[in-house]
Amino acid sequence: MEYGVTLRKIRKQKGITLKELADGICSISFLSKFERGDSDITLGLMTRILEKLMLSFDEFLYVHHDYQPSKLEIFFKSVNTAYMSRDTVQLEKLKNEEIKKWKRFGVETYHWNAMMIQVLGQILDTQFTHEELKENNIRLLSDYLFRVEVWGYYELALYNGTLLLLEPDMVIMLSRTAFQKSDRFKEYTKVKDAITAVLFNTIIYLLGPVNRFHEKFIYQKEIGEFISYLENLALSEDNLLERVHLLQLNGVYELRIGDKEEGIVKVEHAINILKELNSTKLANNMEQYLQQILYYQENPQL
Amino acid sequence: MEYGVTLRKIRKQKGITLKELADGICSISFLSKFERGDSDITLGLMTRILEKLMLSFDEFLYVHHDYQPSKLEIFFKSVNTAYMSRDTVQLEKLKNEEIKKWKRFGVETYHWNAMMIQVLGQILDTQFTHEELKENNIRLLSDYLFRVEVWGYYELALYNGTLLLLEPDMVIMLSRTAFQKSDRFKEYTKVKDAITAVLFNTIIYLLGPVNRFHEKFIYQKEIGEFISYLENLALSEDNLLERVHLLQLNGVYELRIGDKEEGIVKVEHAINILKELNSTKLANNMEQYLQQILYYQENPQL
DNA sequence: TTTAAAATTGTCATATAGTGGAATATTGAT
DNA sequence: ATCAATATTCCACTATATGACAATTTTAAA
Repeated sequence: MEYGVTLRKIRKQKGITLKELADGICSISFLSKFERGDSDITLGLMTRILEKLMLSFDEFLYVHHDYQPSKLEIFFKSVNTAYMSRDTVQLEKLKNEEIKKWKRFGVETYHWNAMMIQVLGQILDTQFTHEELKENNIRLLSDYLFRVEVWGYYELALYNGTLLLLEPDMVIMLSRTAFQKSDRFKEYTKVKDAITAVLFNTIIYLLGPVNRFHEKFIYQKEIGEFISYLENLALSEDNLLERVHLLQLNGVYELRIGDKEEGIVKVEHAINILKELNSTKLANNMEQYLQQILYYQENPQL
Repeated sequence: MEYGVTLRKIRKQKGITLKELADGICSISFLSKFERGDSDITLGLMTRILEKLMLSFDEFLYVHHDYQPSKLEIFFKSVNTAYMSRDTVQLEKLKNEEIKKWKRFGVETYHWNAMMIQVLGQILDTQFTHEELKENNIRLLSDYLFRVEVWGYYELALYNGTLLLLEPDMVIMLSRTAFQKSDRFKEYTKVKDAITAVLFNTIIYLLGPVNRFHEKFIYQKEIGEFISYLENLALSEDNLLERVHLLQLNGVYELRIGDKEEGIVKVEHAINILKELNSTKLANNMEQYLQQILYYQENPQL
């Protein structure tokens, strides 16, 4: 379906005539032609038209695609859904699609996409096939991330998906890079949320798996660094969820360095707030995580 | 500055060649021409190019405009800022800009914008000038809102800005309309947030000004209705801020219908959660609102 | 229903988006 | 520095986006 047809729908809704909308931008006859689907339109003109309608491009495209999210969002969402539901078959399918595009066009973007899926697949199943993707995958991918000068939503989502498979030192460097190189997007909600997610994941990763909580802890300084990044970022008072998570992480951090009582108090505080707000699932997840930590700390031999 | 130049920057960053990016979409030579700013590009081609780069239109434009939000966002933001800081001079200026565009193009959109600013200005200062805007402003504006079949971000923001000046019955009908007619945007964060804001404002409006809390309360049923909308909407567990606000509003509602103890408990609970999460300003505002209610309930003669 | 004004579409001219391939510039290995 | 390979630009050409204005349809008032 043509963009113009969507535009006409919206224009009619707003009770604006062709003449009024075209005035100062393009000719009436052309706008009519475009709206009937008989012509494409230049990006420059379209920008001015949407501006006049007080409409953002993304909102327009959302309507145009019959109220479906963009392909970009669908991609990350479907990968995430497949991973969360441990559906390796679906992951395989998604991976193959990306590999096909990679081979077809040679664009590395598709390569990274495939790698990300591969990495997720391997977490679920060590047998996850990877004929096309060699050993040095992760290396290539992190090279790319170091190389890019500005991280947008894509780079952050990509990194977030693969972070778990990297060495701690690499994660520390890349997460720093992520924070610095996405700096300019601080006002752009979607990207800001992605940065926040990266920082949270980094901290959880550096705390280590719960069954190693009795081992010596060496990332004290780095965790402090990333927590301070988070505090700067999510500083707006409205981000209550982020604040609850920070409270929890501060607690887990204290548990990790052996400050048991303090740690339990903080984590339970976070859990209680969630419960009070009826966010039961989140509360239960947090509760379970705490229980695991306590269990392993009492049975360090496991 | 040209769109193409921005595109080239991004492409280079990602280490993709002209050939790779153009392949399957357009010719290499044309892409080169576009990237040098020697040609505009068709919307259809641009869509496919951005898709290949895993980039949304809005993110691309955000980068293109040197990491500034779109004009649409700037408009609502600057109006809101001027209103919040009670800067009637700035409001006047913004209004005149919109009126100028309205007269220039005849597009009603600019008319509604001007009306919205007029309404806000009148709240701050009853002398706020309005040569151009007649008495029946509000009537025209609400006619428009009733007429439009699908409410997007623009309609919601517009309504939110003017709701306070409408009659209660009108607000009830329009807020219902808003909720129903923006239904299809439920997955689109920005619009969803706007719907949420409308519902909250509606409830607060229907509760009435605090110095009338002793009068008979007649919107019991409607408030219940809007709260249930909110609960359906913000049902995702992550929306902690919305959940805190709901808790507060439930409390205020009970205060309003005379259930004093219950009401105070709930509102204070909401306040406490905010305090525990260091959202001091939000907590203080809520506290102040509660104190006002209690004050007027004890001195109904004022 | 008639009629005049307003809104939209059709026709044709032209500017410019977009192509293919040759010419040039860049890159990277020896 | 030289050379081959690759990436980009230039140029002549074609397709199509866009404009001017006439023809038609729609709207709304009498």
